[in-house]
Amino acid sequence: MTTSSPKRPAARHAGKSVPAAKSLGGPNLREQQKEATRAAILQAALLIFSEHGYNGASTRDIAAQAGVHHALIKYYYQSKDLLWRAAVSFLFERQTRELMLQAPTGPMTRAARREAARAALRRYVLYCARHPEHARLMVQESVRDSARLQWATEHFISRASHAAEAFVRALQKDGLLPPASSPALVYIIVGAAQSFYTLAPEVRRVWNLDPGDETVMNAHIDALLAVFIR
Amino acid sequence: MTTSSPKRPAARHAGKSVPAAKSLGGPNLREQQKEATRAAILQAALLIFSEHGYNGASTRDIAAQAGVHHALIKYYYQSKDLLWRAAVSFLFERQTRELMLQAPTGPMTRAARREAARAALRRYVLYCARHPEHARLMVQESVRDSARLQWATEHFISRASHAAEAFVRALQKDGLLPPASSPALVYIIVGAAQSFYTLAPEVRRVWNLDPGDETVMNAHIDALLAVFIR
DNA sequence: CCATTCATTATACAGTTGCATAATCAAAAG
DNA sequence: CTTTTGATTATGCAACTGTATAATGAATGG
Repeated sequence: MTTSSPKRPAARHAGKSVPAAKSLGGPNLREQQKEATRAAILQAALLIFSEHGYNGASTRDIAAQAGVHHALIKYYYQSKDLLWRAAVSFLFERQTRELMLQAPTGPMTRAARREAARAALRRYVLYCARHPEHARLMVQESVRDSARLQWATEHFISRASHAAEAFVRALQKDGLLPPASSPALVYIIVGAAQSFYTLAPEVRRVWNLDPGDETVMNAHIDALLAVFIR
Repeated sequence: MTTSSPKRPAARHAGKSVPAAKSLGGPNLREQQKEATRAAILQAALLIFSEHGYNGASTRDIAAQAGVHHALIKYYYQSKDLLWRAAVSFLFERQTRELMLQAPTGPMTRAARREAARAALRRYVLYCARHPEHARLMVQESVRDSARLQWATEHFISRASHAAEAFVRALQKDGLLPPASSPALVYIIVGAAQSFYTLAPEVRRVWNLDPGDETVMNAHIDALLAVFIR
């Protein structure tokens, strides 16, 4: 772990003084630092867990990525397992916050519902592109059964999956998706939307394309919509 | 690693005698055992690597899964890295062997080419269903850049990806796929085909469905073909 | 039958792992 | 300023890691 993090662990104590914003309505200076450290560890955990999987990630690597002493992981999150759960909770709460796919209610023409479906799918792809670590982390856990997968399923995956299925069924009722198995269609659509960004390192090596690039991303979205929303 | 393997390490030496088939045209009894051990290690490596990723898999777990002493991994494969490469080589060689998607040559009606495309896609899904460890292992390596991903790309992934792109372009020429970015379409189709089987443990928990079941699999294939080959 | 070969096992070792506890030291409170 | 609090660091430990080397013992070739 040679990558340096914006916040070095020594910097805080090495600095002559840290007056900072105390009058800024903010509470304790100490409280702010505490939350910053907590957040830095969580972000580092997202990165390392998503790239190496639970067993492949070490708490010392996560601490180094966060620019923090490894003992702070126990201090803030108690154990590697609880840190992982905090990371997963963050991912799904952010997803519902940024997506909150409300079903297109009220009276709409079929054309309007079609456009709403296209917009919803586009928004989902944008989420996958902006936060590839979400799908990366979950895929690594879902390739084998484990207590962690059970926990994630009970707390988040089931709810999200059934919401996605409701979305698929709505499209089917409008003839926008073929009348096939809806769980199968969920995995078809989600897999089609995620893989381009989850496997971005491979895409870069094989095609010399950056899925994060806006032009490339729009081409992917166009292809996806052309295939799915007929 | 508590799962017991069919071949226990002690069994071979504990047995009173192993007459076995010597006259069966087979060479040495010893040579046979050697190849059996070698193969057992490789199969165990496929399973463990695909479920835990390179860093998350331990050579001792692989040896235990194979029912073999862990020192034999060095004896047969020299190092963990070389064992991983042998596993990847096995996967891609099996894929070309079982798939070898020859382009539908010769004069064919468009309807015949459409049926050939559907058959090819069905065969690919069947491969994904029968050998989910292939996609699992590769996904775990492709979510981050590494020397291993570089090696796999240069030796196998590039070739396979460009073959898939040629397949996509052929379908586009027939109007069977929309005229969108062909690399994007490759990842859309591959992701759509793989995820249902790669994430089988999650599918079982969330939907109480077994992607390995023939009925479930046929429903998935039908959905996939309905979406892609119009 | 014996000597040899070599697949397998036993053991060792340095580096890493998650986790725990004590020491430190700056900020907060008085 | 002094004391107290608590965020951070230093250190330790047992288990595990990949890898290396020596010991073992059964099949092989004579």
